[in-house]
Amino acid sequence: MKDIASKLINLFKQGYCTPQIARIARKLKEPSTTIHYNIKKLEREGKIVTYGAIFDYKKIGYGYCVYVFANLKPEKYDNPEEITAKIAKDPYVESIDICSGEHELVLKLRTRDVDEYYEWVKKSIKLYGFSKIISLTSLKQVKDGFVEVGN
Amino acid sequence: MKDIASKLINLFKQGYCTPQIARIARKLKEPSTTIHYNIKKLEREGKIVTYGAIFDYKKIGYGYCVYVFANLKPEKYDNPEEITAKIAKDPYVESIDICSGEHELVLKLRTRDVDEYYEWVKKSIKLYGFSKIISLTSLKQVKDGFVEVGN
DNA sequence: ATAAATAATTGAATATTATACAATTTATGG
DNA sequence: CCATAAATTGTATAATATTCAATTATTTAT
Repeated sequence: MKDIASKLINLFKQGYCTPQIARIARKLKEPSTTIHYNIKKLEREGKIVTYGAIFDYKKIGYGYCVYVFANLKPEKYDNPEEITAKIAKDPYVESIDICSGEHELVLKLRTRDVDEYYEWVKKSIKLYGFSKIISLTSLKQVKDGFVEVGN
Repeated sequence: MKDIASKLINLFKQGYCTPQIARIARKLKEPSTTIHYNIKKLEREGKIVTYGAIFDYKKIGYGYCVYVFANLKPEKYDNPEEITAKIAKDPYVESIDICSGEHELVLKLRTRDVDEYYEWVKKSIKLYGFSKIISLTSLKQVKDGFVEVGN
């Protein structure tokens, strides 16, 4: 056993996918060269960042999902991007938004279970310099990345 | 002008992408048939739902992003899934989670601008039967779908 | 512990698809 | 209205996915 599956999942989080030009051409009833040209243009313009997979996280053993609302320590207030750049490297963090309102940061986290989440919290408070965090645990993921996820 | 670009963007939200088997095979130093077999297995098991694009939403004219926390009217309390199934069809809604805690629903919304968001709010309160909503506007999207988005 | 059954890996052959290129058409700015 | 750039398209080619049969590894039952 080589456990290729988990390697694939990691690759598909970062990309390693590509558009199906022929299929799109059939669907839109346009020549595949036209589709090809337009896709390359979208990529060139930076409108499309990459292509990746959409997972059923429960099935791949990452069923524990939490929204984390974090506040920074006052001394870090002036430059949130310094911290978010660091958080962005965290493999458990699916998304990061710098927001207006009560909490400066909104993170979406995916871990295997509560235990792993708890470990993350302990580590992060220290590592990222949060003054306070509030969390909201997902009981059921209905839609993700514009796709309905049937659990 | 046929405006193929916007059609492509819509298709890539739902899928119309596919893994790059040859590239993955080179990367992992495994035969492409082995990679192919393992990917098909992941798909068969439902672990991979589909493949799609990751966008720079600002560049495609959907730069306004809001997290919406909604509460249901008490009479809808017992069956949130009835409403979320309906919300899932909403093209402005990127993700839906049924959560524990103060708010039953967490939505991630993407609209062109504040105006479009305001129209959505007015429509949704009525249409989806929210008793109350709180929102958090994203000022900067740092990471999305496990990918760093450089604005 | 061993045989039988099932699952995973692999290479060779084929079918399908993406890409490069040149030509044509369409849009744009002075 | 002309000149220039951008977009569309068909043909040819290169690259890729997929099928299939065979081999190897793993699991299950006795």
